[in-house]
Order: sequence, then structure tokens, then C-alpha cells
Amino acid sequence: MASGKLQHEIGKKKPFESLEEEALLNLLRTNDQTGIVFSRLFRQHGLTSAQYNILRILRGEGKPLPSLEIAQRTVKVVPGITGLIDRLEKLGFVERERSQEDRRVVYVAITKKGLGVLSKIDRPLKAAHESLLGHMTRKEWRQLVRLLEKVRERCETE
Amino acid sequence: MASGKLQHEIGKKKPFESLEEEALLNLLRTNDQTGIVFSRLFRQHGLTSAQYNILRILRGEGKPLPSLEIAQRTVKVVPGITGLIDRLEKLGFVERERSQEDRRVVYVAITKKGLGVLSKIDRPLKAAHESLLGHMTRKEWRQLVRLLEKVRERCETE
DNA sequence: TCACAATAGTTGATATATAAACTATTGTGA
DNA sequence: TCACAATAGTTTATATATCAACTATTGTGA
Repeated sequence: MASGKLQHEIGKKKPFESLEEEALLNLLRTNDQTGIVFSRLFRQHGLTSAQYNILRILRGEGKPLPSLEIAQRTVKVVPGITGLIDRLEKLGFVERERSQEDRRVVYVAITKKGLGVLSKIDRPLKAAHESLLGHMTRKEWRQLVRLLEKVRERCETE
Repeated sequence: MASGKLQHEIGKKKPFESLEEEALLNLLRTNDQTGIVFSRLFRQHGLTSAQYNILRILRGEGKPLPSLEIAQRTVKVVPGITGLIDRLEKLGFVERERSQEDRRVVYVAITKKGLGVLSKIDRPLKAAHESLLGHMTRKEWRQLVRLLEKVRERCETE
């Protein structure tokens, strides 16, 4: 069957059951490993990955977004977004405001303080991106993106 | 700049800053999406992904393993392993036994009940693997694995 | 052999993921 | 207009991730 570097990395004795299993475990492992690098970077600025992600979305949008819109963009389950925004608000990085037209909706806006912390992260984050992927060619990146998109084709239908 | 399906998927207005960013966000997204599919499957059998992962390692090993050995294989941070094993023990899927040679070490063994629940998951899990990746060729899997391994080359040195 | 570093694991505190149940508000059809 | 479904968001409960600090045990060098 399949055998690669991952098997050795995780101290696995037996080879993988199938190529599918090897591919999916590689995906999991790679995501974990890269995630660790970014988590550390964000934490140095007092943010978690999830918090950074929300701020990045709000900055990219340029205007306030409803809570559930944010949850959808981050693949998060609905209830989780509440506590996440609670903490960002307590930290002063975002503000909540209930919509006037539809009073069920809560708009979330990034504050100046939120933009400030993002701007401090921009440069080291870009450096981390390059450090992590700089040894790969543009062709390889494109190939990787294409393959990942293809993997996702099936997830979304379920 | 780069532009792909992901940008549309997450409702992102602006294109990605760089190919690196697009590749890494694709990785994150793909991992999340595939993870959801497997989480649901495990939950139908009363397990979380993290719990399943530990049981799978113990079955694959065929003999008890020290707690930290398990933590290392799952990329988990050390303290997290304790509560995880606590719950598995409470569920009756594993047993703890302190080593006689080195009394600091706690060996964790999978029980018959643990092996039983794994065996019930085997078939639907294989089906899920095939359902998720069945539309891709063996060549594409190998390519994906190779690229993911290459991404990880840089993580591990940090 | 005795102080001290190293190792294995746990505890406590905070943040997040997830499901289920709930509140408040809005839309809709009879 | 009134019952009821749909929508937006919150609360609650459990599981996990992570760091810092801690206990218990073992190894080591003076």
C-alpha cells in the first residue's frame, strides 16, 4: 500500500490502509502543523486564530456585517459566533450595533483598535507565509490549490 | 493576483493578497470541510474526532502506549491528552495502568469495548473516504500527498 | 549521597466547537 | 388580524486546544 513521510512522522508502524486515508491524514497533519505556526504569531499580538480571522474578514469587507454572515464565512457553527464576538468586543476590537430596519440583526463593526492590531500583524504574517511556502514554485501552489478545490467538490454536496 | 473558487465560496469581495495566502486558506477550508463529514460520522457512534483518533492509534499499535506517546502522534499539546483519556476511560474505551519500571509513565490500553466501537466505524468510514476522494485519480492523490509533505517541510523546523 | 535538572503527567484558566433548546423579531397565509 | 413558520441570535452543556504552573519520579554530576 501507500507509504510516505507521514507514516514515519507520526510513528505509525503499519502502512496506511489506502491512498485516500493517507491523503486525508496528510491534509489533517499539514493543517495542524501550519496552524501552529500562525496561532503562535497571532497570540503574540493577543489574538487567537479564530479572532484574527473575524477581524480580517471585517477589514476586507470595509463595512459592518451581520453576525451570522461572519459565521458563514468562517465555516463556524452558528452558536459559536456569539462568544467569539463577545470576547472581541470586550477587547475593544469590534462593536455591536442592532440594526434599525430589522431588529433581529446585529451588525458587527471593526474598531480603530481592531484595525491597529491587524496592521501590526500584516508584515510578520506575510513573512510567515513566505517562510512556509517560499520553497515551493508558483506552479506547485497552483497545483495544490486545484487539488484542494477538487477535494472539496464532494464535501459541499453532503 | 490569484483568484479561485474559494474566493467565491467564502463570499470574499477582494481577491487574495498572494498565492501563498490563497493556498493556505484553501488548506484550512478543505480541512474544515472534510473534518465536518468525519465528525458527524464519529458522533453517530458516540465519539469525537479526537477520541476516534486515539482509539485508532491504539488499535494500530496493538499494545498499550504511554500517554505522551499518544499526544505526540496526534500533534496534540501535552496537557490536552489528560482530559481526552479521562473521557475515553469513563466511556470504557480505554484503561490506564501505571508502569512498574518507571512509575512516572502511564500506559493506555484500548479495551474490547473500544475495539468494538472501532469495528463498527470501519465500514462507513471507508465508504466516506471513497465518497470524498473517489472522484480523484491515484495520480492526483499522490500529487496531493507530495505537495502537502512539501508544505510541512518548513513547519517542522520552526 | 545530595542538590538539581529532566521527564511524565496532571491541574487550572481561558478560548473555541458543537448540538439542543430558547428568545425576539419578522413574514405570511387564512 | 391572528396563528404560525422562518430568521437572527443567544444560552447552556459538553468536549477540546492551549498555556502556565504544578506534582511525582527518575537521572546525574559534584
